Amino acid sequence: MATLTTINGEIKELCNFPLEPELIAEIDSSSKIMIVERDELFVKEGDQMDMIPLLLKGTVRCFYKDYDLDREILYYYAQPGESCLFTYFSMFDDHKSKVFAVAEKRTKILMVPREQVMEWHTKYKSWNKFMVNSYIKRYMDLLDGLKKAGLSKIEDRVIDYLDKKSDRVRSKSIKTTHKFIANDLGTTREVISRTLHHLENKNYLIRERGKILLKN
Amino acid sequence: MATLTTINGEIKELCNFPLEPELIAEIDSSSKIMIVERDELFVKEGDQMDMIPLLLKGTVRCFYKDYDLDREILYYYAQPGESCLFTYFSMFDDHKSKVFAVAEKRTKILMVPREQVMEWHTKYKSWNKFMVNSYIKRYMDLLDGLKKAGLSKIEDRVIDYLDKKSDRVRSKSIKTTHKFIANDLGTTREVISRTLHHLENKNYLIRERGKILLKN
DNA sequence: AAAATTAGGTGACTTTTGATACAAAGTTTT
DNA sequence: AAAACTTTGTATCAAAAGTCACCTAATTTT
Repeated sequence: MATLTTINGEIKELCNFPLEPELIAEIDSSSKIMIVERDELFVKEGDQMDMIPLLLKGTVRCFYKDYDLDREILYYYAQPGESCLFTYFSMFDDHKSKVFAVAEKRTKILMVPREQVMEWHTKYKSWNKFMVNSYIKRYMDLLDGLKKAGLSKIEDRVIDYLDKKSDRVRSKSIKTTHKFIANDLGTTREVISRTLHHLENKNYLIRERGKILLKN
Repeated sequence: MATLTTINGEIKELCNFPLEPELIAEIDSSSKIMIVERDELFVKEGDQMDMIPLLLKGTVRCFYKDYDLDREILYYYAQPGESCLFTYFSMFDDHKSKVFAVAEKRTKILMVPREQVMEWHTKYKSWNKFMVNSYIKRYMDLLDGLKKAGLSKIEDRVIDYLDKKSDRVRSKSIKTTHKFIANDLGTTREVISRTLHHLENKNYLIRERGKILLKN
């Protein structure tokens, strides 16, 4: 279960440019740190969002459930220094999450009360810059995904997917299943199995049960 | 050629919630209105962006040129009350446009100096809200595009494309060519011709040279 | 240990899309 | 009006991806 601890100066990890000391003090006094374990579902669709999560360490898989198609659609993997964009968006309408969020590994999250997130925008230039940068990054990522989806064949998309995952987990050994990859890429298990087989023949990786080892 | 005129209270058209009177006064004194004619290319890749365009009337087609693939990739159609998001993004790095922008029809644009756009974020709550809403809309559109690209066949994508275009031009009669649609959807002319033929058989539209008439 | 569940393998088939090639009709330029 | 260009029609072929069916192997539960 997720645990909440108080914060003690860990905010420096938050972003790569200086934050106003006053802002840091405000974060310190108003925000909490939450630790989420691997595979823990910590935001569900419909959850009332009174705090906006900002990633300090770890990765979060953000997805949406399409009830018509009875499928999960991957939105993005949030990384340290990023906010959960969708939760942030929810502040502008009904304060309810439109997405599910699951930790890909043990993850440390800064929880900032909604009111402050809004207030700080006009109060601190650095906060505004941080949020906008976060937004730009997400937008560009999405655009990249769109281009890849439209222009590449699955083989390339699988390679791209595995490379990114390998970067996130900082390992050439990826623990996952064919079904899971298929879900993230919006295709079927058979297609992924076939593709991974080809990639093994091309000496790009080694398949094991529940695991993929990237070569190179 | 684009013309610049001074502004006189047209800012109300800008967005659907009230703006601070001080902000309106600032817009009035610092911004200019530009009229762009149909099919006019008014932002080129690499252009120095000292002013951020905000659409008042009309539509702008925003695209990027992939020199590797020698193809244009459609990013979005900007509508009244929206900023040209990519131009805005450019403020955060080298101030150069990464995109091309062409008016889809006669378009009225508010040009706001870069410095003010940044300053107003922290100065006026309504401005911040306006810009963030603009992001959200763009992001959601993109997401929609991604879902469509991944889950639908071209027939559905063509229908969606034509419906949206019809909304924008406020007419069931759409002036366009098969080649143009193919470009926007990232496919080839033949595929679009074939698809439109099917859609005509299904009584969804009527094909004419350089024109498509939507039924229903 | 037997049964059930989960992960993965693979062949055969279908659908969709893209590529190629050429024809024909409509428009614009000369 | 002839020539050149643009737009559209269409047939054929190939490749890629999704579907179906059924099988094997590993792992977990009972």
